[in-house]
Order: sequence, then structure tokens, then C-alpha cells
Amino acid sequence: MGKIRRVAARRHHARITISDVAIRAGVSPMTVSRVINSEGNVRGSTRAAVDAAILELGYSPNRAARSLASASQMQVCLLYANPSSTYLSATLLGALEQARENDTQLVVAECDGEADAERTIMDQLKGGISGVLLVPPLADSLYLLNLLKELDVPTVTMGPQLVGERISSVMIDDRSAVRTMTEYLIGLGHRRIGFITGNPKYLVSEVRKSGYRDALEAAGIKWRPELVATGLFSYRSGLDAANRLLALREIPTAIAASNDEMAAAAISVAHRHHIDVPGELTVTGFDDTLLATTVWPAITTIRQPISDMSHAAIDLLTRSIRASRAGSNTECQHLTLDYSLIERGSSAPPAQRVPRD
Amino acid sequence: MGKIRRVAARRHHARITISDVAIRAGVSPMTVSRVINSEGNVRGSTRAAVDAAILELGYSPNRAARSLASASQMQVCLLYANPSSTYLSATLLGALEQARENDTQLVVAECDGEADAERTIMDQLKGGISGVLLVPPLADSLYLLNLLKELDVPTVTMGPQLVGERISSVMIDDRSAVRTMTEYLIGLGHRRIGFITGNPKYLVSEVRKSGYRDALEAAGIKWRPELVATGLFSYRSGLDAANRLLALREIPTAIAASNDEMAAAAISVAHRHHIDVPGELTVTGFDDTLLATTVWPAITTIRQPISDMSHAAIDLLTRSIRASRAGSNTECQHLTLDYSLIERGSSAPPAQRVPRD
DNA sequence: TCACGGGATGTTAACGCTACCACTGCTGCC
DNA sequence: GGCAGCAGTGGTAGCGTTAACATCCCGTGA
Repeated sequence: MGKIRRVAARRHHARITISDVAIRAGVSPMTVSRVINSEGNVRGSTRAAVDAAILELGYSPNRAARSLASASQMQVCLLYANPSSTYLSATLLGALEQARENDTQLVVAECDGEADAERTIMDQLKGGISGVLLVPPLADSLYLLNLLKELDVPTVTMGPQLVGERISSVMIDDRSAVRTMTEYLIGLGHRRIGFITGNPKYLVSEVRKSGYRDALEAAGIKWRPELVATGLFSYRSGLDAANRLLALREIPTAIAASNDEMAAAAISVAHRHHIDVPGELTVTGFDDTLLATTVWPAITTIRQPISDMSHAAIDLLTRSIRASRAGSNTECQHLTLDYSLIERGSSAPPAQRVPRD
Repeated sequence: MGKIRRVAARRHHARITISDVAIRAGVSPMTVSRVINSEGNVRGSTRAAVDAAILELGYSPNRAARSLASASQMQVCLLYANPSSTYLSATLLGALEQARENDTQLVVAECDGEADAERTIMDQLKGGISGVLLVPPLADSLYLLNLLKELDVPTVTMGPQLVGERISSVMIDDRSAVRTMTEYLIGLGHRRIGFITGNPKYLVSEVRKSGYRDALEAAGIKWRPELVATGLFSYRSGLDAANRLLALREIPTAIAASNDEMAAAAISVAHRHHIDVPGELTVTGFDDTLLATTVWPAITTIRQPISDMSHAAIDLLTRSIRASRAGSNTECQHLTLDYSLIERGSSAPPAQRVPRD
């Protein structure tokens, strides 16, 4: 008895495919593909018909088939080193969303220090990633940036635009942000404004300090070195810095800290000195981390659109990967997104000194 | 003149495929596939040969081809509602890693409240997701769990194992964790131990309180209602609860709070009452959030292995999706992972009352 | 001795999409 | 008129893997 060769009728998933759309629109699958990928050389009427069919059938392309056929399976690596979890989670959310949109696999890797970062990058490259996104503080590392440039790995940073480095970046204008904050304090009536810097080893610290100076200069307020205390971005360093500022003969009526942690520390020091915040002392932060709303009073601060930034960064990265694969040498881009000043309970006009109306 | 049909020699990506491995190992691609997917019915020696070939060639399977062939393009949705960013980032990291391993697309969606969650779930289902991971506090919502069960959507929660609910979950043993913490306090010599509960509307609050009672009972310490203050998990509610406990005629020598925020609040209240922590009062938290190490003294607390939990949860979820697709009706599982007690500066033996040696 | 069962392995045909041509008209130009 | 050029479209053959069979082989029991 002859054997009947049953053709494997792989259960049809009832999924709508490109062919379904093609039939519906009365064209070939290839044309549908062209429409989907918004290639040129498709007549307007054809395009419209296909679009209509897609809409009617609720078609959405199969990502797996797409990357298989186009051999464009993209993986990018988001590299971080102990940032605050607020920053990390916001970054991840934005990056994930954009990665999904761009049909790209997101790999997240932690490392501590540059040496470890180098190792991690090499490992990831072996693992098949085709681009790297650096978030602070790694985004600040000239060493890493040079390494990545030598390896010719498409890279985007979320951080300061490094002079001379031809690497794309997404950021806010830190200088202008601190200037805005300082101007806000001046607007409240403060004249004696202390400033707690960030860790001098990071470029962004210097940048933020410049914003403070800019505002003072613009308002014609003399810059006093004793009102600037160096911090390291940590709570502990904030305690020390605030102690120094509050030990001055004439204490400031406001303190602008370079991040929320140090601002929280300043509030704590003030309370220990029985100085009321904001009644006797205004304190402001930077970053709008969880901490800003946890302490009492809640901290007036600057919010970076972190999710939007990582969103944009991933988009930039995937584009530049595609471009470099296509052989075209794209210029690197620098995106600047808008920050916002979040006014909370830790800031108020100065008390007695400048009586207001 | 006949046309010569040139076969499109799609540029070979020099990528190592399953066939390369098969040739090297002297078997068929199918056998290699079986080895990769660790299916049964492969002889040990064959398996070894294939493994060797894989190693030699540095082969790694093409994810796109895999999901295409197995029609297993899986998307799972991680649904969250304003959890702490510490929790969120840890969850995301674990989930991302496992999702990658299981070749699954992770979609993250935020929502606030049950009504919004329902809408989000419906949207995501339309978007093609095939499973849902609920993280606290959504994991606690009977309403959502019932909804998901009715919709027959594979679901895993990171949270309490709800009685009667046939939904898989991953968690730590909260009851035992609080018991451990309380026993630690008793071991330090504390006898008068206050407890700040979580928001009564969440099951986990009750569970944690039971752990406190367990420990007291086991140590033969009488349970005093006045030593239990109800909180809501928030910093503010922690202030109120701590104020109540510290207003007692005889104040406790230790306070165990149901989370770090309330513990931080308790420390703050103690300081305002000029009570030294941990000299005169020990305070402990739960969760090991960023806050635990930010405040001073740093809080002794319980750490949940959050990344490991989401890791496990995603694995559970993808398995159950695969199972439900295969038609087999899997039992739901409940995984319990280990917690750890992190000893920090906020705990010490009680002061004068119980002189030690 | 031989059919039988079942474990181990091979074969074939998808999965849904796109690269790479081929083809069809039409325009423009010598 | 013939032919190159080009926009618009279609046909075909994969991309790398796995599902569903088909086949082989070896030990067993009748």
C-alpha cells in the first residue's frame, strides 16, 4: 500500500500576513512591503489602497520575519554604572519603548568603573550588539568614548556634549537649568545664595556651577567664593558642604545644591541647626529624584525629561547604526531637550531681611 | 537567446548557522535543534558532539528565525502602578534579562488604579501581548486577577499568593521575613517592640503583622495592642504612627516598620523627640529601598531579591504561555525566594534597661 | 525468526518577510 | 522608428529555525 505523504499543515495562526493585505488591496506582497517600509517608487493611489487594506485588516508586520529576512537583527547595549534608581528606571522605560518601536533588542548591562566598562563592552560586542548607549556617569568618560570610537562602535551618550568628541549625545542644557534655578531664587528676593557643587571629577559639575555664576553676573550680584562649597553628589558630602555654608558668619538665605541628595542633606543640616526651611533658609535641588518628594519639606528642583532623553537616544543610536551599515557616514547629532523647574515647599522668599510690601 | 536566470545569491552574512554546527558535528540540523532546546531523545554521545561543535564554532541561535519558525513571537506585559523607583528598576532589570533569554518581547505599561489597569490590559491585548506580569500593588487586586482569569490571559504576580486564586506568583515569605526581623530584635535584647503596619487595604500588611506576632508568641512575649500602630506605607503615615508609639507612657525600645519609608519617618520623629537612634530606640524597615541607606543612621531592613523575583516571574509566565498554547493545562506555581536581613546602623541592643554582661 | 515497539535521527515544508532581480509600459531622444 | 532609461510592479528564492512526519535501528516477546 502506497504511503500517503500528508503535507504538514502547520496550523495556521489565523494571523494576518502581508499576503492577506496584498490580496485585499489587489497588489503583490512586494508592493505592500514597499508601502510598509515607506520606500519610494509606489504610486500614490497604490499606496492609498494598501494603507486602506492594512487598516481594514488590522495588519501589523511580524517582527521576527522582518529581521530574519532583512538580516537586520539589531541589538543595542545600555551601559550604566550605579546611577540612582530613579534615573535608571526612567531611562529604562524610555529606552524600552523606543527600542520596541525601532524593532531593536535592548540589552542592559551594569558595570562599575571604566576598566569594568571596557570589559563589559568587549563582552557585549562579542555577544552581537551593534551600538552602545552610555548613561551618566559613564557618559563622562573620555576614556570610554575614545575606546568606542576606536572600535568604531556607534555610540550615543546621555550627557554633556564633549568638545572634540564626535559622538552623538542627548541632554538638557545643565548650565541654563542652574541659571534658571538661580534666577528663580533671585526673583524670590534672595541675594546671598550659596551653591553646593557636584563632584569636580565630572564635567557636569563645572557646567552647573557656570550656570550659577551666569545668573549672579546677570543680576549684578557679586560672586563670593565662600558661598560655594564643593560636594561629591552624595548625601554625606552634602552634609559636609551644608555645614560649611551654615557655619559662615553670615549664612546664606538660600542654598542651591547640584543634586537632590545634597539638597536633602542641606535640609537635614539646617534642621539640626534649628534653621527653618523654607522660613529662614531656602534649599533647592536638581534632578527631581524620589528623594525630592520624600523629605520634608519637599524640594524645589529641576526635572530632566529622562525618559524622553533615553527615548531620543535610542532612536539616534538605531538610526546611526543603520546608517553606518548602509555605509553612509552620518554626522553626529546633539539633541537638547527641555527641563522644567518644579516648585515645591523648600523654597520661599527670604525672611526678615528683605521685607516685602 | 534564452534568458539566464541568475539565482539571487543573497550575500551570506558569514553568520554561523545551525547547519554549520550540524556538519561539524556530523549530524542533521534537526538534531542540533533538539540539543539546543534540550529536548529528550538524543543520545548522550550525540549531544556531547553537538555541544562541542557549538562551542568550537561559537554558535548562537538566531532569535528571529526561531520565533518565526516556532510561531512563538511572545510579548508579555509588565504592568505597574507607581511603585518606588528602586522596586521598578530592579524589577525591570530582572525581567529584561529573562525576557531576552526566553526570546520574549517585554512591554512595560504604567497605569494608576484598577479602572485604568483594566483599560491598559485591554489595549495591550489588542496589541498582541500574550501574558501579563503584575507587580505590587496591582498584584494585590482581586478585581484585576479575576478579570485576567476570565479573559484567560496567562498571568503571574509578584506578590502574595492569593487564596483560591489560581494564578502563579513569585514572592518572598513576608510573614517569615518579619518574624526573622522581630526575632533579631528579640535576640538583641528588646522586649518592648513596637510595630507599624502597612496599609490595611493590602493583604501583605496583614501578613507582615502576623510575622511580628509569630515572633512574639514564640518568645513568650505578650502582644500589646498599643504597640501596634497602623500606617499606610507612606512617609507621612509613618510620622503619625511613630508619633503615636513615642507618645506612650512607656515607649518601646524598638520599632519595626512595615517598610523603609515609614522607618525613615520613625527615625525622623525620634530625632524630633531627641531620642537617639539606635542608642535609645532601634528602628527597622522593610524592602531595602534607596531610602534605607540615604537617611542617617542607615536602616536595618529586609531585602527582597527583586531582580531575581522578576526574573523568575517572567520565566514562569513564558512557560505558562507556551503551555497554554500547547493546550496543556498547567498547574499554577508559587515560587518563594529567599530574603535577607541587612543589618545597618539603626539597630542596637536596648540601652540601660537590659544591662548586658 | 520475525513482526512489533519505541528511541534516535533524518527529511521536508513551512514561518512571514524582503533582497534581488525581471518585466511592463511609457517617455524622450537621436 | 528604434532604443535607452526609468518608474512602477511582480516573481522567486531565500533568511535560520522548528513542526510534523518518515525512517532507521535495535532489543523483545511470541
